Amino acid sequence: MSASRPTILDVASRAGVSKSLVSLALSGSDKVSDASRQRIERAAQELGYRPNAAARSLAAKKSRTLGVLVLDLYNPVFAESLDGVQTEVRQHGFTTMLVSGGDDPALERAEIDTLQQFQIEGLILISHRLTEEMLREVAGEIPTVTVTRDDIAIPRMDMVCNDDVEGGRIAVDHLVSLGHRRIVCLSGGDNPVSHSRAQGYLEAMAAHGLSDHAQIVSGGLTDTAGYRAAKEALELSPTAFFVANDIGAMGAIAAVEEAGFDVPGDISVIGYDGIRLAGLRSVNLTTVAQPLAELGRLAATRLLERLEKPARPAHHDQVSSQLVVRGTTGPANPSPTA
Amino acid sequence: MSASRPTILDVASRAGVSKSLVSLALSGSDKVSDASRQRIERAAQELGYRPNAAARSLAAKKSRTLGVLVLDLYNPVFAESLDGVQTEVRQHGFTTMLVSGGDDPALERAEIDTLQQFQIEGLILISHRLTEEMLREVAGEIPTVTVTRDDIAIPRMDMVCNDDVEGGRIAVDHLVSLGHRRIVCLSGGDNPVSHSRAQGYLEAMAAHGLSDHAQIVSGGLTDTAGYRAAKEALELSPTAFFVANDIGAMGAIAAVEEAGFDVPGDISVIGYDGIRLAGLRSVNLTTVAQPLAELGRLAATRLLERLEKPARPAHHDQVSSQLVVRGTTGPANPSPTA
DNA sequence: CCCCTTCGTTGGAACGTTCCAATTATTATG
DNA sequence: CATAATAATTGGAACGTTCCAACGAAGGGG
Repeated sequence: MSASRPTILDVASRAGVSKSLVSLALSGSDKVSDASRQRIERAAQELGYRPNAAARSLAAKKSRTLGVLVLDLYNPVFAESLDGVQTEVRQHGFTTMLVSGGDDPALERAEIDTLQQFQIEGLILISHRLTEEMLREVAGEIPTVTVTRDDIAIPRMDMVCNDDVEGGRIAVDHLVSLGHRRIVCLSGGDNPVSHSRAQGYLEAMAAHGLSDHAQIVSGGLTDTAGYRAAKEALELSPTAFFVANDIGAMGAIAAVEEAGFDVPGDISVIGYDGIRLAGLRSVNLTTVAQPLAELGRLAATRLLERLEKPARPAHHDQVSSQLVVRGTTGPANPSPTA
Repeated sequence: MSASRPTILDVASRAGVSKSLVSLALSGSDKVSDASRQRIERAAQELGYRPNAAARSLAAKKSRTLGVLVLDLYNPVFAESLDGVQTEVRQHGFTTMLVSGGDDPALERAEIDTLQQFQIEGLILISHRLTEEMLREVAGEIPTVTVTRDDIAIPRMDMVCNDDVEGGRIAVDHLVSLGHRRIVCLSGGDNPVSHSRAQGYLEAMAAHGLSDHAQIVSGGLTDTAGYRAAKEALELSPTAFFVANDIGAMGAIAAVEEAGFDVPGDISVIGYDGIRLAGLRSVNLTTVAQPLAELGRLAATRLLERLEKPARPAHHDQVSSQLVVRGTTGPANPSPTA
């Protein structure tokens, strides 16, 4: 029934030229006469011709395809960066193949393997759980850029990160400017990102002469972790919480309100990441917003640059976050417990 | 420096056999002696051989790859279905290529084009904005399954949907069982999904003899749309809102609280979709939950079945939603305005 | 001991493209 | 008008795999 898809030969014969000329014309070469070009384009159009990417990639020895691994598609942080990657990549005529590793190192490695089978020319890791060994192996075989993680440096591997230390300082500065002193940091647990944010917190507290009040309660990056950490931290009678991420901050708010306090009347809460969700009316969370799409865009740029100059030294970009004041932070209440 | 990637010929010569035997062995044929198989596997291992998917797809005339288009990656509804798709597809040895159309029909069409260049064998549309004409064209060229939209039926195209009418009834039944009568539906606007949900609302209101109280306020599927619609609907002095989706419900809650009412003390709010977000402690939204991952899994199953039997008649699956009671619905307050 | 079958293995064609060197058509130059 | 230069076009090799028909080597039956 449906004859199989038309090939370049079908287009060639319909246009009355050779396959080579069709190839030339469709790739936009300038050494094709206007007359031929038009006939070829019409023939292709009429046949509904679509070049076979597999054949192209095989013959040209390049796939014009980049691989993207995201740690977890549910996480809005990654989804938003992904968008930045795709816009930039598309503009340069590349295609992107997306996989997600579902938080499992072995699966992540397997997914990267699949990407490699498709002859991707470069790889963007929007966070990952690979072991250092795996990462070295991958980065050794293929130009790689990591986004959001900068704990493992590898010679030719570019990294694009948010300046989490600065972000921590921004959060504290904001709270201090509102008169808060007893600011507790609800950290995201044992990972490089959370460490840096806590580090920024400590530095800023010191800078404001509040080292005595600096307290870090370790939690995690989930709603529940934020809730538990906040519950524990309430015993320290704080006037404000700096939480390591937005989702955790939402959990923390639930704990604060459940304990009978008002946010921000009694206790202010500031999050980190700037996911869209935080901007919803009923959430309305003050946060330190990473430029997520920009992070992705920059990663794509760096990768494309590296494809041009494979040997250049690694770039380590750090982009700044921006304070977004919404409804969960306010002037310090001297005695919130009252 | 790094010699280019090893090919099947490198493996063959290292194992001392022909390329054909390597191909056979690696594809798991049973007509390869154990001795040869072992030598081949070791050689492949040692060389770090990875088959070239482009060459394979070209030679075998099948790509073992399915395309997935999601309307919008930010939308948690789609991300969760996607997960179901991927798990199922992977189990059958297929790879998936993901694209998103960013809510623009022309871009969507272009992305599908890209997928076709990669010789995908089938296509899953997790919602879409294609025109009927575009959809017919695509579905005519390649086995296609749509998820979440069932307004356009095409002979060989399978569809997997939530039963939105039933879902609307479930929401109303729940509210009525709590004593609510003045239940207003904040509809998601002019799209098939929202229509069905509103339809279910009307049917259930009628079934409970509440047709006189049935009122639909048309909004949209965003936070802001829910907020506006709720604001308008408050004039109808309702005791409960059924909102067409979870995000909209969050907007509605903001409007209700802003007007000085308590949720659920004065007014109950129920959403639709069952996104993870709704389960966050500080959101805690009662909702009609679609089995999102199941939807995706089923779509993948149907597609794989069709690849086996291309000519079989179209399957139209409807899966049931489930009520998830959380904190935004409660007993009716006879005079919420008081 | 020869022939037939079975098993394991092989070389070559094919897949649809790109790229290059070679060829032909066209225009410019003296 | 001949020739050189340039523009346009072409055929064939190559890319790395799968698939198929065909091969040699064992093994079994007569």
